[in-house]
Amino acid sequence: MRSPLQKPPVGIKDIAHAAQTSMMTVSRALRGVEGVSEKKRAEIQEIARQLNYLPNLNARSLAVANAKLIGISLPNLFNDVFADVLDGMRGTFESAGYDSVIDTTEYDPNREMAWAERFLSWQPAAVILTGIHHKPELRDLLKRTGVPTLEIWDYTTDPIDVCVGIDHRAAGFEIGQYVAGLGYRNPVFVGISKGQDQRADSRLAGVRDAFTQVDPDIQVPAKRPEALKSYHAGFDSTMKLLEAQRPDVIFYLNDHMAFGGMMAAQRYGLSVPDDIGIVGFNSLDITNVLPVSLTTVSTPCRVMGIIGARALLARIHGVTQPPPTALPIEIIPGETTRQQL
Amino acid sequence: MRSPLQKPPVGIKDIAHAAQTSMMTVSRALRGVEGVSEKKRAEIQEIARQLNYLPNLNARSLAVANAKLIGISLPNLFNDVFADVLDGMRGTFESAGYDSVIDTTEYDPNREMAWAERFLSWQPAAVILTGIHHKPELRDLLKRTGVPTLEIWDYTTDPIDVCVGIDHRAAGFEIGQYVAGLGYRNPVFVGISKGQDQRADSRLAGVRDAFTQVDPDIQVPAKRPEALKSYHAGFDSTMKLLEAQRPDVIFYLNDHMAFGGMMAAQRYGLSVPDDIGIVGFNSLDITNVLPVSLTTVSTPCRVMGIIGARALLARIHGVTQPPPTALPIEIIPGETTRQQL
DNA sequence: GCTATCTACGTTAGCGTTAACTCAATCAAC
DNA sequence: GTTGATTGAGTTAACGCTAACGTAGATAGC
Repeated sequence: MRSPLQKPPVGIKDIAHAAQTSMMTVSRALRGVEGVSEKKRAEIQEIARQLNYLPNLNARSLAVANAKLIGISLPNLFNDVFADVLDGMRGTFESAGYDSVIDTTEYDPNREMAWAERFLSWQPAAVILTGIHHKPELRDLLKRTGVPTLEIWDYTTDPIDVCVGIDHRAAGFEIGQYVAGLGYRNPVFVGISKGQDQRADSRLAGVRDAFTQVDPDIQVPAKRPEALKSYHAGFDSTMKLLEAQRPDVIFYLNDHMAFGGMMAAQRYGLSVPDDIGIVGFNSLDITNVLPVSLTTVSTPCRVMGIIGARALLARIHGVTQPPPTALPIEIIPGETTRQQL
Repeated sequence: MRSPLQKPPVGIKDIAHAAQTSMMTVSRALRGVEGVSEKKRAEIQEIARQLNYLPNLNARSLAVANAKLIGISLPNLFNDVFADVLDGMRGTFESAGYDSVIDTTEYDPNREMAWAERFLSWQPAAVILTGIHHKPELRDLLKRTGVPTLEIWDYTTDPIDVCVGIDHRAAGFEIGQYVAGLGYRNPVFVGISKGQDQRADSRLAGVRDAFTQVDPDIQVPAKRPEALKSYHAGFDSTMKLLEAQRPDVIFYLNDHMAFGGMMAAQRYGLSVPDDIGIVGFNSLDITNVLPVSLTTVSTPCRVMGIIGARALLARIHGVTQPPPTALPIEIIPGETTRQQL
C-alpha cells in the first residue's frame, strides 16, 4: 500500500478533465509531439503545472518499449577512478536524454548478478558493468535478453556486447618493463585479495611477464592486504611486508595504497627511492600535492567514460556494433623510483 | 522502439501457457503468496526458470502502489564521507527489500530539483537528500506529494520530513573552541565556494562563533579554492593563501584538503604545528597512515547512514514520525595543532 | 462542386501485472 | 445428505499511459 500520508497523484485523466479535452490530447500536449494546436497545448501545460502533474514513468515504460534508463554497476564508490569514469559517462547520457542509476557490488560477482536481475526487471535501455569478469550466468542472462551491455574499464577481445577499457595486463607489462629497466630486481606487488579485483590480477600478471623477460628467475610475490580502505591497506600491508623481506621496489594497486606504502617505508626509516622504489597506479588527485612525484600509470578515466557512453548509445540505437576499444595508458616516471640509467 | 537485437521478453502469460494454467496462478506462485498448491507452485517455478522469466517491475509498480524503490541524491562521489554514509544506508535498505539508486547533483540545487522531479515519476517509496538546503520548490514538491523524505548529513529542527545528521554549526563551534583554547588567534578557513556547500558555511559560522567568544575582534577569513578535487584544492588554496598572509591555524573542509594544505605548508618551509596549525574534518582513511596525527573532527558516517535508513523505513511504514536526530561528533586532538596548554 | 489532402482531436485497445471477486471441488460436521 | 467452511483455481477489471486508428472539419486542387 502507498504510505499513509501520500495523496493520490494527479494523472493525465485529471488534466483532461480540467481542460475539457481527451487524455490523448493531454498526452500529446505534454510530450511535445505533434497533433495539438499550440493554443491548446499551452493551455494544457498551464493546467498541468497548476495541478503539479508528474508523469508516471512506470506506466509510460509499460506502454512503450522505449525505455530511457541505464544502469551502472560499480565495485564501490571509494575509488576516485570510478568516480571519474562515471562522471564522463553520466554527462554523456544526460545530454542524450537517458537517466542513469548506480549500484555497487563490493567486488562480489553474486551481488552483481543479483543486481542485474533486479535491474533488468525495470526494462532498461542498457546495462553497464565494470570489468570483464562476471558470473557465467550473468553473461548468459545478458546475451539472452539482448540488452545492450557495456563493459568498461577492462579490455577484452571477447566482450558480452560493447567494451571500452584499458588492457590491464599490457599496462602491468609496460610499467613492469619500465621499472625493470631502471634496474630493480626484487619486486613485490601489493593489491587486493586474490579474485577480488581481477584488474589487479591482470596487472600483476603483466608485471610478472615483464620481469620474467628480463630474468626468468625473478618472482613477483603478491601481498594481499586485509584492511579495506586504500590508504590503510597500503600502509598495513607494507608494514607487514617489510617485517619479513626487503624488496627493492613495490607496485601498488593504486596511488592511494602507494601513498600508504610510502608512509610505511618512511616509518621503517627507508628512503625512497634509494632504499626502496614505490610505484602507484591511476594517477589520482593526491599525486598533485605530494612533495615527491609518484611513479605511476596514468589512465584516461574520464575519456574512457565518455567513449564508453558514446559507444553504448550507438549500440542502443542499433548502429553498427563497435569493436572493443583499448585505450592507451601513460607511464608517469616519478621520483619514487630511481632515475633512468 | 526496443533496440533491434532484443528478443521479446517472456511474461507470466507465456508461463501460464506453458504450464497450462492461468496467469493469476502463475503470479501467485511466483510471488510466493497463498492460494496455490505446493505441487503446482514448484512446477510453475521450474518452468519460469527454464524460460528465463524476469518480472516486469514497471507493470508491477503500476498495478500496486507499493513500490520498493528509494532514490538517493548526493552532491558527488569524490567524497569518502558520502561513500560511508551510503554504505550504511544501502545495507539497511537491502535487508528490508528495497532497491536504492543513486544520483549526484554536483552541489547544484537545480540539478537536485530536476532529479527529484524525474525520480518521483518512478513512484518511489522514498527519497533521500543530502543536507537541508534545497530549492524552496523542492521542499514544496516533496511536501505536496507526501513522499517519505530523508534529509541526511545535516541537522535541522525544521526538516521536510525525516532528518538525521550532525549539527555542523555546533561541530564548527566545538572544534573552534578547542583550537581557540590552544591559544591560536589568527585562524583562516579553507572551504569550497560560497553557497556551494552549505555544510561548510555552517561550520565556518560555528568556528567564527567560537573565536568571537574568545575575542570579538578575531576574524576568521574564508578562502575559497578554485580546484575541484580535494587534495589539489587544499594545496592550491593554501599556497595562494600563504603568499598573502600568515595565519597561525587553518581549518579545512575535510581531511583531504587538510593534507593538501600540510603539503603546501611544508613547501613553504613552515613546520606544523609550530609555525602553523592544521585542522581537518571527518577523520578520513588517510589519517590512518600519516606520520603525524591530524587534528580533526570525527563524524559518525556509517552510523548516520544506518540510523537514517531505519528512521526512513519506519516513516515509510507509517510508524510514528521520528523527531530529527542530531548525532554527536568527536574532536580528535592531533599533532598538527599545539598541545593542550 | 466534388474529391483529395491535411489538421486537430477523439476512441479503442493494449502494455504486464495484480486486487478483488467468483466459482468449483473437496471435506467435515451434524 | 444437506449445509458450511476451506482450498485451489479462474475471471474481470484496473493501474496510467500511449500507438494506432478513426473522424469531422477545414483547405486546396481542378
